[in-house]
Amino acid sequence: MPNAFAVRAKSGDEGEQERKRRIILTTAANLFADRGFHAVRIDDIAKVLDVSKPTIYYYVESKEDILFHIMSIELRDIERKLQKGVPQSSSAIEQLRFFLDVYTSHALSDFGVCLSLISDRVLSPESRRKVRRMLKRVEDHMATIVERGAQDGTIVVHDKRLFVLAVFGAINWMPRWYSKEGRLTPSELSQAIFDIFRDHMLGSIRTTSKSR
Amino acid sequence: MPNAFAVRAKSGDEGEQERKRRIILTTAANLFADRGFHAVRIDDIAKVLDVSKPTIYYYVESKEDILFHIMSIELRDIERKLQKGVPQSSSAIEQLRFFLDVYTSHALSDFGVCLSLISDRVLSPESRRKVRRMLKRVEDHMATIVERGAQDGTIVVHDKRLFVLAVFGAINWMPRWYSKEGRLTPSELSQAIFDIFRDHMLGSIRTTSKSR
Amino acid sequence: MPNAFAVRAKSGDEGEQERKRRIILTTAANLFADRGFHAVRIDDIAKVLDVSKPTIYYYVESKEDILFHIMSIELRDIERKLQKGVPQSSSAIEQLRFFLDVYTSHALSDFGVCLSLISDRVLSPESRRKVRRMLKRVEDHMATIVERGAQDGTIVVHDKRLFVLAVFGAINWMPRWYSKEGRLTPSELSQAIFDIFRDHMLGSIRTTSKSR
Amino acid sequence: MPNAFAVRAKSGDEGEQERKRRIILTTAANLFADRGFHAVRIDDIAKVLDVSKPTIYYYVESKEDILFHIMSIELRDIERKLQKGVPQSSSAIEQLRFFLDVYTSHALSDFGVCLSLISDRVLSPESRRKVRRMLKRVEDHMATIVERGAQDGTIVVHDKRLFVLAVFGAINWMPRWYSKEGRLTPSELSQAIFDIFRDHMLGSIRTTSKSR
DNA sequence: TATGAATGAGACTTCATTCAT
DNA sequence: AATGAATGAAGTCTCATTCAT
Repeated sequence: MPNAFAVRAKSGDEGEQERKRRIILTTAANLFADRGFHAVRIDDIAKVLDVSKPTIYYYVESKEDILFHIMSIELRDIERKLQKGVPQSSSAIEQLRFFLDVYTSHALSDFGVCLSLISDRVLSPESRRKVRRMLKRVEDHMATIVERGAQDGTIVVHDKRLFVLAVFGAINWMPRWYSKEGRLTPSELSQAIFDIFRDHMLGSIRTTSKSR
Repeated sequence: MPNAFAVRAKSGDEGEQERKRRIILTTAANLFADRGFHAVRIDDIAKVLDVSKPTIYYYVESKEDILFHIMSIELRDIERKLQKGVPQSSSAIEQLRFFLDVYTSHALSDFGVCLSLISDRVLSPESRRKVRRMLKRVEDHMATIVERGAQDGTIVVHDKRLFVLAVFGAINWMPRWYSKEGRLTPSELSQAIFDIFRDHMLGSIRTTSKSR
Repeated sequence: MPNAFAVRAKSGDEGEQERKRRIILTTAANLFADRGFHAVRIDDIAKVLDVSKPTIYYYVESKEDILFHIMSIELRDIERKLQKGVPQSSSAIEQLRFFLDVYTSHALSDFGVCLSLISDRVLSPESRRKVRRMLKRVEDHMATIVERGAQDGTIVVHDKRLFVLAVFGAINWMPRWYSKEGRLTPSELSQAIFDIFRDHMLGSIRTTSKSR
Repeated sequence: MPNAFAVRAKSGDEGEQERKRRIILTTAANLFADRGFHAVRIDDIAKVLDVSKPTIYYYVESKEDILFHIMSIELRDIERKLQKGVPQSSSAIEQLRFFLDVYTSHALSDFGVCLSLISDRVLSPESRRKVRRMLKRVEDHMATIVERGAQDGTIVVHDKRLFVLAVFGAINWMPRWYSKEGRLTPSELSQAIFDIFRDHMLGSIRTTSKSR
């Protein structure tokens, strides 16, 4: 299976280059997710694909570049999926439900793991800025949903910002314990996480005052 | 301030060696928390303490060893604090409240950040096993509380294991966004996180059924 | 303008191949003169000509080969020009004047710069030997002129060999400071250099004895 | 002889570090002069000194740094020697004589060869700027002497700037042909070069007009 | 206890060159 | 005649770690 690379398509094929670049990114993401960024040498990636090191460099600029693209692509994908999501007319809580589905499934993919688990400190300042900007947009997307929920009454939370961060934390943490052989599928996990937070969303007003 | 190291106590002093080892660990934890494990060179630690590299090696075995000790100490501290916590007679939810307080404050300390943010993959297999064993105990501690809550009726959650993981996720993720200049203190954050999850704990039975 | 290369003449055309090889050499010489041999990658040459790297290799053997040909061609050109120079009957000093004209203008051309500035150490032993042999002939040419000058009385120098080397030094060094926007043209420079050395040629006998 | 390095002097000795750094520079200069900058690998330097590669890096920043220091030191040395040279009261031509002596002997040393033969293009922009500034000062020094000679009547040349450049060319070119086993010593070469140019300096006015 | 000096083992990256079409 | 793709062979530099004092 690794060697979709070996298929030497007719030279100059449109998109062929892009396809191979993708294979490199996927392979790298897989290794990064498995062993962490620093433990993976360019040589490891090359070995998996059964090509030489310089071949990797024919398709990507540098190791950092690989990570940057993994993160960028992942973030772009997430944004794209969020865009064509639930109809605008849905209630905020329905939208949040959708958001969690999308985000959870990504978080558990190889690309997503790179995004949640690998520190963006290894990126160049400029790349880091770009990644953070995109990440911010995704976070803002959820913040907006919560905001909207406050208006349509479907999401009532005490501290909106913290709520968003807690949800992200719960999901971003998943790759640390998730196993494909585990009890629940990503989609079930998404549902379960949603359940956990939903009660707070519906009832926080009622109970918060008393707990202090 | 960094240089408590310079104080040259009477040689052979009981505990003096241990004291200095601690300073090294603290300094390292601080740097690790700030820049990540791989970005910190032994030299950086030495420089902060204004000693030479070999001096560091006089007190610790290796870089990995430093991380291992940071994690171990942190975990031992957490366990100790949890032990002498709330009276056994307290309700499970009160115990959980206490647990969150302890764990949150640790998660936001330099040592705790190392525990949450740095992958234990850099540890040797044996060290990793030890750390994971301790970590497991802490997680089990919370799992036990939740279990107990199911009995005394103060914590009613749908999926106990996942609930625990979600709470850990929310807290372990904090160092990624927490800033000392931020709006809330660690203790307030602990309370806020507690609030978020509490509604689920109290009411999940009622609502969960409908959401499926 | 660079792309005389693009003109795809009837295949197999006599000389067409040679013509393109020349274009490559010229382009390379230009880049070498500008940035030095090591700083120029084959890719740079290809890029300027808007062809692929392997195309370059279709016309030349190697990077070293390029330099070798540049140097050879340059030396052959110089020799050719020297041959059909001033009539044999001219006085030695007139012949020298002519030599300087030829050599200076070459030294300031792209090819000549490669000859003066780039070390022949990058050549293979065999190529180096060939280049040095040709170079020696050019130097000998001038040495012969000086020799002849000693006989016809138009060139009287104290140390013939050193005189020749000094003149070559003065000219070979030119590319280091010469600028096309400069005050003097190559031909004026040749004249000026000639002037500087001429006084010695005419008068050394008279003055040398006293200076020691 | 190479291994003055092996002498492990009492640690922390003042100047010991500087001494070894010098040995590295000297060794490097020797190799650079012999084979050119690019053909010398850091490993070669290490091997000559019988130490490991990283040891070299303990004393110098980078390969470029080595060259930069060689050039700087050489230029500083030249300047120093020029400073405490011939008494100010001497005639310009005497001063020039001294200048040539100093400069020639340097040009034929390993350090000097690096300065004359190796392109400063391998230096970082900043280092290059520094080196060029120093080089300019040395050139200006000679220009000043020539200027002064125009006033005291001991140096009469037609084109001052070109004269200076020709002299520098003649000397900087020496390392290309000079051999220690050769007929003349550096000091004799300096004298011989001086002789060659002296006639022009004394007599250019008289003869120049007629040569055009 | 402490350190200046030294090193083994890589890691990334580059580049001239070639293969297969 | 031309090229997209691939690679062997280096080369610079880094860093955890140790030696000898």
